[in-house]
Amino acid sequence: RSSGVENGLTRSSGIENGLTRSSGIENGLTRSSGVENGLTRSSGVENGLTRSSGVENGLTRSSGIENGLTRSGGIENGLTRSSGIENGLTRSSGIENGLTRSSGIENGLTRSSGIENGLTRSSGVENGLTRSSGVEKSLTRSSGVENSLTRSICVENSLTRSSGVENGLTRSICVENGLTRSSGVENGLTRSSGIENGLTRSSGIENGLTRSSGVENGLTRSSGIENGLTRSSGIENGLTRSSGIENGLTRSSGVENSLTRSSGIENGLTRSSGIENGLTRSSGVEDGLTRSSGIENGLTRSICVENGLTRSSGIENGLTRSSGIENGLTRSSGIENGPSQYDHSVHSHSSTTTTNGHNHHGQCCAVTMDGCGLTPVLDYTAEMERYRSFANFYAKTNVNMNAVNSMNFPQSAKLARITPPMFPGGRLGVAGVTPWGCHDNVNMNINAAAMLWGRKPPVHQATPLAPPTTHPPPLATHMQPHPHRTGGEGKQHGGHASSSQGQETHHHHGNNNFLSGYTTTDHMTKQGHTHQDMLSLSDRNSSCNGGGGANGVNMPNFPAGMLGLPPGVIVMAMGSHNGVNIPDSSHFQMATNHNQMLSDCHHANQTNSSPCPSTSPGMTSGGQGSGASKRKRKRCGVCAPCRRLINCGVCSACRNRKTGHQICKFRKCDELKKKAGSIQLESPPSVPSGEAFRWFF
DNA sequence: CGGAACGTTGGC
DNA sequence: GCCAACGTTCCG
Ligand SMILES: [Zn+2]
Ligand SMILES: [Zn+2]
Repeated sequence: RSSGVENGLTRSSGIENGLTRSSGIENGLTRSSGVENGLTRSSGVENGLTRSSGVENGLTRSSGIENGLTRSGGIENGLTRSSGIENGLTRSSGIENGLTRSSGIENGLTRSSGIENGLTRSSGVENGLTRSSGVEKSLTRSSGVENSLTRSICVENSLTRSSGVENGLTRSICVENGLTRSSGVENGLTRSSGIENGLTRSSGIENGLTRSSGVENGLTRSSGIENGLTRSSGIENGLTRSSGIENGLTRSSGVENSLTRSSGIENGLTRSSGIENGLTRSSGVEDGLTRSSGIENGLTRSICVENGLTRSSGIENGLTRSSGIENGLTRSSGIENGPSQYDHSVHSHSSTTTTNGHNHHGQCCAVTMDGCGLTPVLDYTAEMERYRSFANFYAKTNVNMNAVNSMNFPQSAKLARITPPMFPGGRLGVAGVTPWGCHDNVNMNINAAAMLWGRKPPVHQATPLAPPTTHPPPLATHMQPHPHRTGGEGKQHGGHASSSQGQETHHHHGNNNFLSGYTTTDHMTKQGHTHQDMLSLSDRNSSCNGGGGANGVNMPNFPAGMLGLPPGVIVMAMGSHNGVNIPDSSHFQMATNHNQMLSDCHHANQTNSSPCPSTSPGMTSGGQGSGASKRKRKRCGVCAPCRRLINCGVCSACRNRKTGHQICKFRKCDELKKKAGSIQLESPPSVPSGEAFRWFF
């Protein structure tokens, strides 16, 4: 060794282990420097710890053992960082923006953790999405931006919730009792929506009253308890009606032709009452004759058409009389002083008019009054007429829409049932993307389609309760006589042309048009059979009899979430078959697993990443394609379109599915759009699949 | 076997 | 390039 004084400092240099080292005391500390592996390093003991510093890659770093862990610190990008191996994981910590953060790779994912606002958070990129997780208020939350929306996930009371701002409104989604519910504040009111019994409903407190609204049988209805009475209101046939049970009688009231009327069934007779021209009148069908009774000029009178003749009967001066035009002559008959004159006429009238016998003049009046005058009743035929017109209206509307923009609101849908296996990493709720929301230019006036965040019963429950479409009466045909598809290319598809519409009207197959199917078929059917479905305005679920069930009113309960589903995995389930009011007849449908709609992406990732076209089984004979993918590619399952679970029902693909054999435009995998061949650069679209079905919007 | 959906082609 | 159809592949 050679020692001497250099720059005032005593140093000793020599060769140790083949390496030339120089040691000395600097600033009171003994240090030894030398060249190791081409790098000049200086080591010494600082604060009891042996450290070695040097310049690596242009950066001055100092390494040593601290607390048993070897760490290396230095300044990188102006920031002092210290890295080392902790628990087998290489981590680097430093102060960034005043906050101490530690980053490292965990499970293949680079994560950075630190304390922000007093809360320890860890952020990183997962499945292409940057997420930050931490514990807030004792709840572990993970937030990130998904589909442009910032969402935060957490588990509360064993329920996985995902909250975020959607359309300016903060909403929180979660699965409760197997049902996915989304809650948030809308217009200052806290509402919670979800699918119950197959129907999408939204409940909340309005004006102090808890109300629940949803679409039932295509009609938006809102029900709640008002003044102790459960009432359900909604718009039917363009008219706002409110129904409920009053005094044991189910009544429905609404404004018709600007007149408020209330109808219901009394004593087995449907009557409708309301105020017309300032006079309260009650009409209904009695003994086959439509009668309208009310008080005119202080006298209770009842008019009806009998044998083509309009007659008006009532009590005048204590005498029951019936007047009308007979053979061009206005005549009035009645009983005066004893035996009846024109007995027949009077008879018939009074008998029909009054509940019981006739001749009981005064009393008759009273009875009539009480019975009909004030109590609202419904005119059966009138009612029927309404339905009839409605049917027409609907039919027209339908046609119209078809002509204009395809159709308006697809209402039925099949739900996607995603099986657990599909979510490899799916820790969180899954969901489909509605066709109406988003950027899609789909009609917005869609009745919330039934999207079911619930598990579908394991069994398919085929043809459960005679689905509505099951018995499409001839009427259906009436409405849509022929499949008027643009071109008459009903080539090979035999019989009923290929026209999707045509079929829709008949079958309840895959993509049918709700409107045509439901409307014409269902409604008309009802009309024909006078099914109370149309009349019943109240709680359908309960009121409906078996027949009602036929219309899919009742839903199987979705034993959601109990199979091996990862907590929070939101499964969409449903299916027209399950009787949701949503008929199976619509283009609008959700991907169901049982029908393979989604099955493709099962192996999506793998398959995708490892095309392995090796075999190319039974390739198309006309193999003019050179090399490129011959194998049928599969949807990636993770892109936005793939994550969508429901067919919009309005795009060309949906409309022409029968002939087009194409997946809904909005569901067409981005990857597949890429014209087979193009290699996937950067982030392989095939991110962990679970991701694919993670979010709704 | 049937439903879903990818690939391909011909027409515009 | 877009779209309707059709052939064909997958898959339950
Ligand atoms: Zn579509
Ligand atoms: Zn995709």
